[in-house]
Amino acid sequence: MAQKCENCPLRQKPLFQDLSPDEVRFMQKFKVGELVVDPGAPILMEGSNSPQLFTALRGMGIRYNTLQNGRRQVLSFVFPGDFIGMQAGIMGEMGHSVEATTQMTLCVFDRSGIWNLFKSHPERAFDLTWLAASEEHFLGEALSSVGQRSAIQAIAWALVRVFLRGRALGLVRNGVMPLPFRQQDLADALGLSLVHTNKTLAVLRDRQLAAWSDGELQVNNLEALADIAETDTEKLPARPIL
Amino acid sequence: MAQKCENCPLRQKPLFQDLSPDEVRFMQKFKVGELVVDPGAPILMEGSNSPQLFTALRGMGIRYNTLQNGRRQVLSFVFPGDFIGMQAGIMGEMGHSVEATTQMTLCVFDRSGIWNLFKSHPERAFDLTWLAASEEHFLGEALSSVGQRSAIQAIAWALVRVFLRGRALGLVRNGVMPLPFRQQDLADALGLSLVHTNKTLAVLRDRQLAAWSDGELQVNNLEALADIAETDTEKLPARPIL
DNA sequence: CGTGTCCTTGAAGCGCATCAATGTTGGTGG
DNA sequence: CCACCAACATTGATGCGCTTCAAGGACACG
Repeated sequence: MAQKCENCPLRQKPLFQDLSPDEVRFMQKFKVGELVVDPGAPILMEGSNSPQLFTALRGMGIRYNTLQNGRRQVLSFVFPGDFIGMQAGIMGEMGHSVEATTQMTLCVFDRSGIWNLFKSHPERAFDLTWLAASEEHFLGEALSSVGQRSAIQAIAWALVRVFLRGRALGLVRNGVMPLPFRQQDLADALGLSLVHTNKTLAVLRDRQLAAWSDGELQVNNLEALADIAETDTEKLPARPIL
Repeated sequence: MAQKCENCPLRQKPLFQDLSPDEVRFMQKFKVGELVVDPGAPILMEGSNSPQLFTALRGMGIRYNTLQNGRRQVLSFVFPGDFIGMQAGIMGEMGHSVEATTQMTLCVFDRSGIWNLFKSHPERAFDLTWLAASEEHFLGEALSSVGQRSAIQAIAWALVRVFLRGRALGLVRNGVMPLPFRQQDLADALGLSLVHTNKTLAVLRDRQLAAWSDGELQVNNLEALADIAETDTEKLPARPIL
């Protein structure tokens, strides 16, 4: 039973921009179905030219690159509302893979509808470009973290980012939000070893700043965490949703 | 004396896609002038909401982030044909700064014309999105380099990237192309110290793979360089030009 | 010529990776 | 119900790739 765009639960969250009734109708027509995938399932593979694009409706996942030597770079964590498959939709080939971490529900769009979107709904095309520019912005920040921050700074930065996103999505209750990833995922996102990631998380826990275990992240002192990371805690800008 | 889009020297390079006569006319209307900046001049600053967007017509520059602790992450080198100011144009605020390294000539566009582009020229809007997705792709690769490659692999990767781009732009003559950056710039791009970058470049020079000095990059053995980097040397896809 | 910028080289030390082993939990089958 | 196993978290020990510190060389420029 597919979710009607009209009643999409995501659009009510403060993180997302409003849509006009006409835009909602268009998205409903653009949406060809819904897909539920299990934890660990691949959603898109690097190099693939998928005919389908997605928006994460429920659940979380990761985007990652695999190098020839077998090492893995996690590019970002996928949260509800994230658009998946931009590169396939626009350039015809994914530059990274996407995999479900939890069970996920995905809105499915037809890649061939993209061009129609540009032709007949320029405001939606603009939103799509906004998302691409936003991803570029985020990857620039991530690159700065991996390149210039120490391990403890990088981990603090990542936890702040994740927490702000979780808060904007209404996932935080009493300073706790679900974060169903492995320490290895975070290590691969920051270019650190699993061992050092583990020890650094322990430091943050000992300092009573943030504790992440059993798939739950608890942030006790967001400002102190942001101070370590030398980043800010500004409210995230409202983003469009596809 | 501004360059007419009709005679734009960039479009003739193999790297760039063709434009229809109508598209050329539109771009000419969109273009409000030309700007020449000196080496070291700032073009856009992080956080700025510039009313102007640019395409690099001649010369080279760098995009970079500055962190609170004063360290700098170079996100990419700017080559002729690169679009500058995507984030300001789409999201209203730059996520990084852009600075000229050599003297540069920039085509200037009016930010307020962007919306008109989406409304009346969907194929140009698509091209803009293509560029954004392409940047995202590149930053993902860069992140993988900084996060997962050793110093010599990362430097080899960067030199291969730069060389492929230079070749597609017709800048390579006898295996040599201009690369007017400092070693510090490359170090900041890869999250390495200047000293180690210098020593690693010396290794590549000693092995007769690539030599970079006096603003010129000579690549003697592209394949061997790519082997070290564990990357490929595929021809770059033709990109749109704004 | 003095000063600034960039490149180069040597030496010392640390933040991190790697290796190794053990603990914990949940699932599975006999 | 317990033995077993797989996946993940944890902790200690060792060492290396890198950073940092320091000094000097090669230009270019006023």
